[in-house]
Amino acid sequence: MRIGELAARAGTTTRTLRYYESRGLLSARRAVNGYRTYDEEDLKLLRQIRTLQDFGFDLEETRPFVECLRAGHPEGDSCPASLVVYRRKLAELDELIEQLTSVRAQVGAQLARAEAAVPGGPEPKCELGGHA
Amino acid sequence: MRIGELAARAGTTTRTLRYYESRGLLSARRAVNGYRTYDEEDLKLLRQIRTLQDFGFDLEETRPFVECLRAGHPEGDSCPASLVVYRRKLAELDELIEQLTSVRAQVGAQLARAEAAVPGGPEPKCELGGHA
DNA sequence: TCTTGCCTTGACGTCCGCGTCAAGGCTTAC
DNA sequence: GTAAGCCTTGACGCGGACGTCAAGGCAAGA
Repeated sequence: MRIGELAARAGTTTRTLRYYESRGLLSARRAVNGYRTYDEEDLKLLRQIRTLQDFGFDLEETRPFVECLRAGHPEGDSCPASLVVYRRKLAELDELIEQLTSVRAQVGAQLARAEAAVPGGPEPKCELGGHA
Repeated sequence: MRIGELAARAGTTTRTLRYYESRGLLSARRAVNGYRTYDEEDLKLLRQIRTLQDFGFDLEETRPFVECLRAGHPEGDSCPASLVVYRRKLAELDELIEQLTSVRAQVGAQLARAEAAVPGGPEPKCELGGHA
């Protein structure tokens, strides 16, 4: 299959495929007229890359998975190097989620404080002081 | 004070201050020799910007806070426009944290599956089948 | 006077994953 | 023949928040 079809089947663009090739992630045979030619195995590689990209992996981080598949393994994560990336990414995600949760709490606290200070904003639902 | 001192007191660089000025966030008086001149109020503005930046706010999102302070309010979030940004940012953070948590779970599951398939990796601590 | 250390503006570089345009070649349908 | 729809390489653009370099002016101390 040619680049347009591969891109369509993977839900991406030809530009993206050429970019991956320039990064050494996806190689292509060439037809006599110079057109890139791909097979089902390339589609598998490409889908592996896209899945990891959707997870937020850097392109470089997908390389071990691609090389693993190229080496003939059934899955991109059938190799130790891929597992290392998984573990590192998990640690990064945990760190990031923790930071964002902390920021969320701080921003939430700021909002609550500011709303309390601005009359007419929060529309207080309970009257804390005084009965009249 | 001049730009170098302001930058140092806010823990940033002169380049950053000039960038903020180019974005219209931080204005400066000029000394007769052309040097930028700042006062304590500018430091307050700058610290407001830096705090929000550290929280992950875009520069544009800090603008309402800066304008609020410039308008004479005691805090950058003493104005409704700032509260709107707070609320939007909270929603964005919630959305992002949710997405990252989902990705974390999926990556974790992939890792577990891959480790189970690669012998010698996870070093199983319990023997699930057989008693001997 | 000369050096040192501030300051000025202007402009290009960085990172990343592509988007988009230019200029042209191949193949097939009409 | 020619138009349409593929494909090729090359190269600039983008977004965001600056970093970094260039070339030069200003002020103060030895």
